Amino acid sequence: MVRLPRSWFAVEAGVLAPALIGCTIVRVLDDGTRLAGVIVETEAYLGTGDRASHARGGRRTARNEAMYARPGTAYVYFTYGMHWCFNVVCAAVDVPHAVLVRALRPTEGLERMRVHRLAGARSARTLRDVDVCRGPARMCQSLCISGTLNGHDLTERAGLWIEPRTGEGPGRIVRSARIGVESAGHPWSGRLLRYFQADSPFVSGPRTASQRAGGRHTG
DNA sequence: ATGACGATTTACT
DNA sequence: GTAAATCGTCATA
Repeated sequence: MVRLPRSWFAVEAGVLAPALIGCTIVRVLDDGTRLAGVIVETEAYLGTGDRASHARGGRRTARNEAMYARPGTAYVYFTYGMHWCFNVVCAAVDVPHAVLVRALRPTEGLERMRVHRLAGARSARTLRDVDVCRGPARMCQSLCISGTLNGHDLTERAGLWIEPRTGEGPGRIVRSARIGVESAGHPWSGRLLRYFQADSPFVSGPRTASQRAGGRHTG
C-alpha cells in the first residue's frame, strides 16, 4: 500500500486530471471492508477564473471551503438534493483547483459496492458491473463517500486514499468537454477538461461511436 | 425570507 | 428521447 503523497497533488488541475487516470482509489469502511477501483475518468476545474467551478469568481463559502485547503484534500459536495460527488483538491493552499473523479473500474469489493448501490433502490433491478462506479454520484454511493469525508486528508488519514499507477499503465487517454457545465457558457463549457480512458466500458457519459469521436487524443 | 439552481441519476414514453 | 426526484446553498431583497 503506497499512497500518493501531498507533493504529487501540488500541481494544477489540468495536469492532475490526466495523471489520475490509472491510479487506484482505496476506501476502507468502518467495519474494515476494503473497496477499490482504478480511475478511468476525471474532470479538471481550474480555479477562480473557471466559470464552471464552484470557486468561480473567488467564491469561498462553507460549502466549498475544502477547495482552498492543502493539495491532497478531498472536496465532497452534495448536489441535486440527493447526490454526492468526490473531488481531489490540488495546486496550492488558497488556490482552489480540483479534479472531479467521474468513474472507476472496480477492482476490490465489487459485490459490497453493488449492495450500496441497490440499497434504497425504488425498484429491484439488475446492475451490470460496468454501471457500479460509472458516474460521479454512482461512484460515491458505491464507495460510501458522503459529506463526512469532505475535507478528508487523502495523504495521511485512514479510510480513503489514492495509490499510484501500477504495471501496464493507463492505456490511451482522450479528452472532451466536461459534462453538465453548459451553464458556464462559452468558452468554459467547451474546454477539453474531461479526461478518460479510451475504449473503457467503465467510463460515464455519451457512449455511442459518434459521441465518443468527440474525444481527442492527448499525451 | 424567498426563489432559482444545480460538476446527477432514474424512470418512463 | 423527456421529465421527475429532491433539498442544501447562494444571491437577492
